[in-house]
Amino acid sequence: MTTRRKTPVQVETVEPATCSVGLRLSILQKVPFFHVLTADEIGIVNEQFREFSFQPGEAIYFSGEQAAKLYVVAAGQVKLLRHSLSGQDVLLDVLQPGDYFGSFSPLADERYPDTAQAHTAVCVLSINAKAFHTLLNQYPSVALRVLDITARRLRETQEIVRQLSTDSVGQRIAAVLLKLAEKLGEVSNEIVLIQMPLSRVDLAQMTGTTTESASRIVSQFQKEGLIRTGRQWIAITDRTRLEKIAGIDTGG
Amino acid sequence: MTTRRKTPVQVETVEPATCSVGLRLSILQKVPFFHVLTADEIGIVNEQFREFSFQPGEAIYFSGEQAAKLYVVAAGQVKLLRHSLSGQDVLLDVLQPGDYFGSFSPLADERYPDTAQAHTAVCVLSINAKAFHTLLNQYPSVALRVLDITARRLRETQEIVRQLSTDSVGQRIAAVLLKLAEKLGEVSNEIVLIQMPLSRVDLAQMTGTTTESASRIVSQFQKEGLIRTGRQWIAITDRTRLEKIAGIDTGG
DNA sequence: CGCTACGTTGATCGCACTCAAGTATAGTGG
DNA sequence: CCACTATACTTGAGTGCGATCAACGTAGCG
Repeated sequence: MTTRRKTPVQVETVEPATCSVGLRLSILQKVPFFHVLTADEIGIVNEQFREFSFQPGEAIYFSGEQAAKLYVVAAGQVKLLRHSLSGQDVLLDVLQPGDYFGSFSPLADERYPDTAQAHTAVCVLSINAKAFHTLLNQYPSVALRVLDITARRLRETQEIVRQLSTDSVGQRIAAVLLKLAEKLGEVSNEIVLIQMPLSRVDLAQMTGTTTESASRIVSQFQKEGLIRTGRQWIAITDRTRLEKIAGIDTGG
Repeated sequence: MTTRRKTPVQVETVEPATCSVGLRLSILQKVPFFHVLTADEIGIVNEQFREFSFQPGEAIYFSGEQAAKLYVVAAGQVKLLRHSLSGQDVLLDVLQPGDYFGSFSPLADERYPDTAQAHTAVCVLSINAKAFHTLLNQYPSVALRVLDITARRLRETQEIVRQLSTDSVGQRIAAVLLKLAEKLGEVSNEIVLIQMPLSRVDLAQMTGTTTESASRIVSQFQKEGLIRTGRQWIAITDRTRLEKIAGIDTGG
């Protein structure tokens, strides 16, 4: 089945089967913080989860809503967004299968500070926040894994603060491309394709700039032979030089 | 003893006694995540800690060093900084007594991503990272409190990312002043003094701008009657208008 | 009293935003 | 298969916010 596609990005369609009850167990086993549990324990945990699927662009929850659930990505990708009063959205993170989001700290009466939106077609598992809290009490090793991952996310977010405070748009875009390639890179013929639909808007929202500026930088990078790009996709062809830019700005 | 001072900020000198062994126990009791422990348990935990004091400007640890310890602020204030290759520093957080920093997630072989620096004279308690990890395993309720606080910090840091991505320098400075006033505000005669040494450099490093821009904004705010300010101190005189500038929904 | 660090203010420059018009691509239905 | 449409993307011209460079004022401290 080698149909001629323009985009090299695999848009995995989430069939109903992917989101079925039967496969939930195998998905939960892959979740980092349940990895420490035995098969029997996961079986018990599994009963607490419900599954839902969303189409690209659909909101899983909105910022401001009562934070009542913890979610786990089973398949597809989920965007975490913060909104500004001015109307601009900031893309905080793109979550992969196995990643959790929503209400994961045992705080009562909180609201979601961000909006979770399906980036591709997704299947998510959800558990009541209180039930998750009980679970953390029951399995301390799980709580430590959750702490571990949350601490890592904090450090990564602090690094983004540093970049926004001190780096140029070009540096930030180079950095985000390298980070995405690290996470989703698909190597073939010396080039690294970022395996996700990635528009100029996405890129702009991730780096605190405008679509136009993101477009200009991306075009420039391509002209310089650092990347190859098309509609909704980017592949890195010269990682070393891109790393140099991300670290030390060439100035223009 | 009302001596005439130019700065209204109380520069609390940390006497040797403040950092003595005898007072450690009472300090640990005030640490949020040990609050759940009994007096006996705290006594045991206490033996694992050592105390150190630092003068303003001294580094407690440098970024890049092996992350071997968890620290708790006992007295004074600690700055968390990230450095850029360009030489600019970003001020991520100003920690208060009871706040923890350093290596608090049970990751092995990590390095500090930031530098911890004494902002005022400080006394800190430290514990070996592995010993702290053991402690978290021993007292799951403590681990949940740590997770709770870490998750809150993550949300706060994400909010800073949003601000840096979408807000103007003026908005960001207004927001940081309100946040500091919330945390350290000392009310007297309708005005709220931020109880910490706060220079234009600090303000600039917190909001991703330059000293000159920070100075211009602060001068402007004073001219408009929103704040009163002097060398190393700022007091808020018109919170409502400042909130409007910051873009916070007052809800009324 | 100087010295030093902090702070202010002015002039100028440039990066990135804004506004605007246009091109290319994927998907859709005839 | 091709026209048609919607969406993604590009590119240009002009502007402005905030950085940079520079000089000076001011508070605190020994």
